[in-house]
Amino acid sequence: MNSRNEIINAACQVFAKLGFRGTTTRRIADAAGVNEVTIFRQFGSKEALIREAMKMTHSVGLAPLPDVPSDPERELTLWSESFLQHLRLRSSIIRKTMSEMEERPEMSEHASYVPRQASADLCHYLAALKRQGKTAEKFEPKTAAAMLMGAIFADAMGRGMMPDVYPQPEEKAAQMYTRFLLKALGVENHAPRTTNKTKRTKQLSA
Amino acid sequence: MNSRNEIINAACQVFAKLGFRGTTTRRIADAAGVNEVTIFRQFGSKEALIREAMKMTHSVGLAPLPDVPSDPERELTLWSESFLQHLRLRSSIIRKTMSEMEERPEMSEHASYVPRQASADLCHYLAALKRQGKTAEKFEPKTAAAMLMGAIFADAMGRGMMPDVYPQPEEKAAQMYTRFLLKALGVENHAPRTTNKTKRTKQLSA
DNA sequence: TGTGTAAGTAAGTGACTACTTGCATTTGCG
DNA sequence: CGCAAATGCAAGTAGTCACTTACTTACACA
Repeated sequence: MNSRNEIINAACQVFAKLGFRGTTTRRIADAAGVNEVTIFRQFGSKEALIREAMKMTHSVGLAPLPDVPSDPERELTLWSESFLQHLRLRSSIIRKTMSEMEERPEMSEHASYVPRQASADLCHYLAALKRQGKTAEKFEPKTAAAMLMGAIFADAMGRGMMPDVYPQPEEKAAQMYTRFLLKALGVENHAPRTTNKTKRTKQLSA
Repeated sequence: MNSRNEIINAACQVFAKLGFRGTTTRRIADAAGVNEVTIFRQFGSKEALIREAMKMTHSVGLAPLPDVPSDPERELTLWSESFLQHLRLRSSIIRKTMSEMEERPEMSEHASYVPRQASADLCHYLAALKRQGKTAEKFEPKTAAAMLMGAIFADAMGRGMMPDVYPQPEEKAAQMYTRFLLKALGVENHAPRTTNKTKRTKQLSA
């Protein structure tokens, strides 16, 4: 049963580098330190193995956003940073998945889980912010969320290829996008009455 | 000499659908209505043909942005719409190119031409806007440009997979992103004194 | 000690891959 | 017409692909 996990991990790594067609059972077996025949005995086919592997890699949780906003700049910045980091760590496999989706639509189901969740969370938070009356400008949460997430997504996908196009330094990018968003919403950027010191922003992973 | 172009076009179409490894010389020949051998006589190798094809598809121009801003909302909306349309029309091939870039870095040279140009144009325009004193807020042109372009890019790449995550209706998306940007810059959204009627926003294609 | 299960080994199958060769046919042009 | 370049056609080469079969080895447990 250990070889099973080794094979799945190896499949993920090879897939992230070479995509579906480049991921041969031979390469997976080598990467897993396992005989090629074992793959077919365990999973039946390459297709089934990749399906299994995709199920695993795309099922992770995100940093949470509080239900009731208290320090928007701080909370949104932390969330943006964790989202950006999540995408950066997985940029290779995300690129491959987006590329294969048209040919293998069943992949999109798992692949879209994280961004869907992120969008829902962010929209919910922004709507709460609006309801609180903390925003000076009128805005549509969905558009605002699409702007912030789009900027973060594009940064994660594109900075490696064109570093000069994205804001510097890299580590402050999430913060800069967040501040930009808040400016558009008309949220004043000073912290609120500081009653809460440490906020829980643990990373979930399932 | 006509078959040469047919082969290049076919190669682009097949590549956009199936990526490098899925683009077999057999499939290209079929799509071009040409014998497989002709491909090798014309281009020498599949590798060389794809290189040639990528050179073609990625060398297009964008809608221009005026050097001196006059009606920011109108001008930026038109630009955003044309940029979004450009990305949408090429979303398949862009996905494939992004996916193959790590394995074939020479592709990124051509692929990054359009977004680099777009970013430079937009930054230049936003800087001019700032210099004109039309913006109420302080901002970094590069960050602002990354936000708008990121939102547009993510829309073009992701709306097909998750339509409910992006603002509706689809045709107004570019406008909404643009308005959001202008709000963050503190640009008041009414048109200026209307001295100029028709603005030149022709599509260049080289 | 015997038995079942997971794994390795070796060999092979048929389909597909990029690419080549040799020869017949078409096409454009002076 | 006559010639040459471009193309089609048929066949073949060497390699890789996913996947199978038949057999052996290693280990757990009773």
